[in-house]
Amino acid sequence: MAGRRPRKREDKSGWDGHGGYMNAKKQKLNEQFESKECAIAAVKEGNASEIFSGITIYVNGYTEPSSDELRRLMQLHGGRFQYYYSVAQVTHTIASNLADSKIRQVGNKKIVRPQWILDSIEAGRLLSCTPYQLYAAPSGSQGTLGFQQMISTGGETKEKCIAEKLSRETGDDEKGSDSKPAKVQDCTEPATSNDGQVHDAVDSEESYDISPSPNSKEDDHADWGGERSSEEEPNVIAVKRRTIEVQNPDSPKKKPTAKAGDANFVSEYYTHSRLHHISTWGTEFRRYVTELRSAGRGEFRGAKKLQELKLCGRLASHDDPGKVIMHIDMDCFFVSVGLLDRPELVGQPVAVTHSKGHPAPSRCETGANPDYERKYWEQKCTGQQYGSRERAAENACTSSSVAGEQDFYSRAEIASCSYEARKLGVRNGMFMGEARRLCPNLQTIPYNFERYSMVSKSLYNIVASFTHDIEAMSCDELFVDLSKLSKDVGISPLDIAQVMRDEIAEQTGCRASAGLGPSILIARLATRLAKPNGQHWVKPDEVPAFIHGQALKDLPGVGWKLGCRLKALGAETCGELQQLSLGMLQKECGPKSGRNLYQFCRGEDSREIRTDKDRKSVSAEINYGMRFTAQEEVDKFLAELAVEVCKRLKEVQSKGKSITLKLKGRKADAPVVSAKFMGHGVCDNFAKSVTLPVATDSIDIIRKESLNLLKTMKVVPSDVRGMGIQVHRLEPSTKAACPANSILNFMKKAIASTSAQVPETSSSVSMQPTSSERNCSTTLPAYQMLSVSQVDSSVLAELPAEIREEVEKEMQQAQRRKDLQEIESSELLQKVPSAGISVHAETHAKCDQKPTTRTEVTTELPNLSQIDQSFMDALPEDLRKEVMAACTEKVVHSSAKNETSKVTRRPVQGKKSSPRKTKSGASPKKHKMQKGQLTLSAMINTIQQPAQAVKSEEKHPEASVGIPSSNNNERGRVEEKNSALLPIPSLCGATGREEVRSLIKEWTDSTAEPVNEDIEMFITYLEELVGHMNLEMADKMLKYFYRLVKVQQADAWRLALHQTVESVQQTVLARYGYRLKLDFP
DNA sequence: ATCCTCCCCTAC
DNA sequence: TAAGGTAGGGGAGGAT
Ligand SMILES: Nc1ccn([C@H]2C[C@H](O)[C@@H](COP(=O)(O)OP(=O)(O)OP(=O)(O)O)O2)c(=O)n1
Ligand SMILES: [Mg+2]
Ligand SMILES: [Mg+2]
Repeated sequence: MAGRRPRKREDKSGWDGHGGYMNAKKQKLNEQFESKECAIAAVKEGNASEIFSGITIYVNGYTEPSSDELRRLMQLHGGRFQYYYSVAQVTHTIASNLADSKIRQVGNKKIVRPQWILDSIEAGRLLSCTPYQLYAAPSGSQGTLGFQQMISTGGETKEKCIAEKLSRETGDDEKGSDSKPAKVQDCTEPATSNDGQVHDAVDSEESYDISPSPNSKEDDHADWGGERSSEEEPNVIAVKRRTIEVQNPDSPKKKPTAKAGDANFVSEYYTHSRLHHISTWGTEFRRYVTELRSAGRGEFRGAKKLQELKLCGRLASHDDPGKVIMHIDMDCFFVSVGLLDRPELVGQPVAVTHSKGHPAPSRCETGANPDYERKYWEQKCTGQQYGSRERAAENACTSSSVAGEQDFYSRAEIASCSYEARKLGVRNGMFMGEARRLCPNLQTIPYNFERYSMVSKSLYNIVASFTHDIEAMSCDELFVDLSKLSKDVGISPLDIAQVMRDEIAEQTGCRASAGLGPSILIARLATRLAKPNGQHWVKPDEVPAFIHGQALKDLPGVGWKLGCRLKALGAETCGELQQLSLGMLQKECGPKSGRNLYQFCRGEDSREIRTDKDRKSVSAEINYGMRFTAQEEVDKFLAELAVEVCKRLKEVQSKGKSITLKLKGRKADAPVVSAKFMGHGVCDNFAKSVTLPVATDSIDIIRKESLNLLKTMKVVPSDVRGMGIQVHRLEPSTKAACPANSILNFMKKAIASTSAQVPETSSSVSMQPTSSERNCSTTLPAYQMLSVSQVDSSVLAELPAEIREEVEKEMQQAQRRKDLQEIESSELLQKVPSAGISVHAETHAKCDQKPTTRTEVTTELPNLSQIDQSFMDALPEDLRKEVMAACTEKVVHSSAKNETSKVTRRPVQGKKSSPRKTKSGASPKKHKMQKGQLTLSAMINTIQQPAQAVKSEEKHPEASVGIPSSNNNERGRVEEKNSALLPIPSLCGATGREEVRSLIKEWTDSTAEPVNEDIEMFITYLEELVGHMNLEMADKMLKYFYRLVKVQQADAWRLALHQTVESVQQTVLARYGYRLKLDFP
């Protein structure tokens, strides 16, 4: 694998007539930096040793000895230094900062602290780098880029290392129940089997084991279908559980037949799912870019290179081009990467798919009825658009070749196909069966996820070395705002694109194409024209002509559905759509979509590159291989999904307030056996959600709530075809902001549950705990009343462990009793179990009652009267005292007010924006950001971007200093004073989370050392938040500030942080009697 | 109007 | 045989 030196070929398109750069670039680039300065260094100091012979480092982020110094040292001692990360050449990545280095974590390469270099030199020999490693190298694994290993607990499933997997498999945690086989009794009566399934294969679990070769680290499937050696390893994908009973974890013969519900299944599935991978990567890159920017500064080696090239005369000067957006996208990504190992296939029609070249003995599943699905799709769409064509074709193919087993119509999807294949009509996402029909000569190659992720990282790192004005779209695609870079270096955007693309090709061996234009829209469209391996710039004045002939389907957001609607309106191209009025479009497509279409078809697009978008949800779902027979299997699988979601939440340090369970159920008239092997077939979708009184990332709560939801959705186990759990309404988890026994937490929840005067309105949500029927409150001991009716799981989670256990036990019993009493309502969805939680059933849209005062509840202390006595009784002595004290105090505070038992009155405080980050630029309502009045805000206006090292030389004397002006300060004080009086704490007028965040970021980005007044202002703001009981916001902002300061050079920032934390802590202490628990020093 | 929830749609 | 995930945009329709 090593090597893979870029095969360079002459680029054909692109670079039209741009100076001799192309020809010269080869010899230039690398040497440019290396040789030159290296030579100088060498001359000066001579070669000192060969300590680092064979070592090639890549420096990532800020390091103590600077990157330049490290380069010098390496060269001095026989090592090599790479400006860009190159999978093939770099042996060690040097970094001192974890955040910065995460994305560069590639394969097994090590990430080592710079001290390793220094110490080795000092020792006069190459020391082991192990002690200097920032953290252990990741082990491949499904889906993750290996960003944050530190977060994932070691035990986490992800490893793909087969050995580990195997060993784990036997004694896996929570699923130790592998032994549960017993229940197999049901033996799926044939009846079920009727439903077609694969059953014939009764005990022969053989059915379909996937067998990825155990050792092949990669994705291996290099050969599966062919001969799956029976002994292989346990990778049967979806199984019939009958096999279960037989196998024991240790019984050799057994292939653990992972069934969709077996510990392995989820992990096994994900490691093979391309969609899971690309989706996960996309999310991680988005996050990476965000962090890149918040970390600010960087060396921008790529930009430096541009300047070098310009100085050398290889690149011509170019005037400020105005706004220029570039869209870069790798050419047939998976295929390109896959071909690195298969050069002999270059030039041929190639596809990446799980399907093997030839389908072994296709044993057609009995019971399968492809026609059903075909008809379904046919009538669902009028045809046109790929999806439907595919189905139609499939049909033709299938029926015509019923007999010929070799004509087996494979429904394995093609992730990516080469351009040669595309010429024949093959497309990404197409079934292999159809593709083979179009292109009998189609060559297939296996997936290699690890490799894709390495190339993706290189792609991002290369682009990031030029600028951080990036918006990540996916693992193979991103937008870059070249406006500033082009202007700063005085080089044409097209030249910059070419240099970047060359670098990409050089470093990864894969080609990328680029589209440039005055907007995101045009850039993206231009890329289509540029592909493959080219680039195209649509200048502003060319837009009208360019857009005119574009197919509407190519516009972002126009997929199959919208495309059909527009077609019905008589428009298929942008030019045609321009004939329609704005009103008409909005009437047909909705206000937003209508407006977008109206503008897009005219080539107008005002969107800017965005990097600051906060993630809104975290989810995990699987809609493949799901075949169950017993309810317990379904439950068990759901529990595993809960673990998965929980893990993902923790990885990004988030908690969510709302949980949605998604179910796919076989459509009533759909055949039991899907056309696609183990596919979900035609389904009905169900979803149901609960809103928790407080955000959580607890597995116990998520699992429990999910199971509760599942109970209310009656779908026959054997008809379940897909399940998923989504957590939304996220907030940062801020580890510990609230210690386990925090009174505040207690209170929030306690009141939430107690006061949950659930207005159980309508039908669907019958949850009323109060209802006599479902709860036995009358007969239970006092504290048991906490159960079902008055306590929700999140409250529980916050209880002291011992108490919690008791309570849980009681709750379970109560639940059981309740369940017994519950009558099956014929409806799919009906009630909900716990109080304080609202549930919505899709079908019943009317649920109603949204938890009344959710928000308030979480931020206020209850009155004593609101707390159930039994709850208090259950508390440990000391806590009870605290609670009482706290409540009493509060009563005093609010005594003046009429305090009803309601919780509503809380101060206005800025909180309102917190729960909902709803955007809608249409709400300029409240507080206008009054920037420009304070030092801080003044800076914002003055300094646009974090100073980029790069541009320093050329133009840009652009100041990057904070400039406090007395004048501003005065006004600032006034403003500040006002805000103190106002109910909503604000920082320079900013109150929303994002506003404040960006303000803080601008502050740290643009100022080398903070000014006291600013620090004070910030502290005041935080203290006001505390005063308003908005600890969450205060905590959040503190944490954010910490992250920004962490990457600052000046100690003054660290000091500021310390000062801020101390002040705020004092305030919190004084007010609440404890300190915030922050996860940083 | 504007918000909110519950979906569907889209994209890679 | 096959690995049909996942996050965000936004429309529909009820609540405010
Ligand atoms: N239906 C799809 C579409 C894409 N992908 C994966 C494989 C692709 O290689 C990668 C990138 O998607 P692109 O849309 O960028 O397609 P390609 O890179 O393959 O081709 P192109 O040259 O058109 O960009 O995402 C996939 O698995 N399934
Ligand atoms: Mg691509
Ligand atoms: Mg792409």
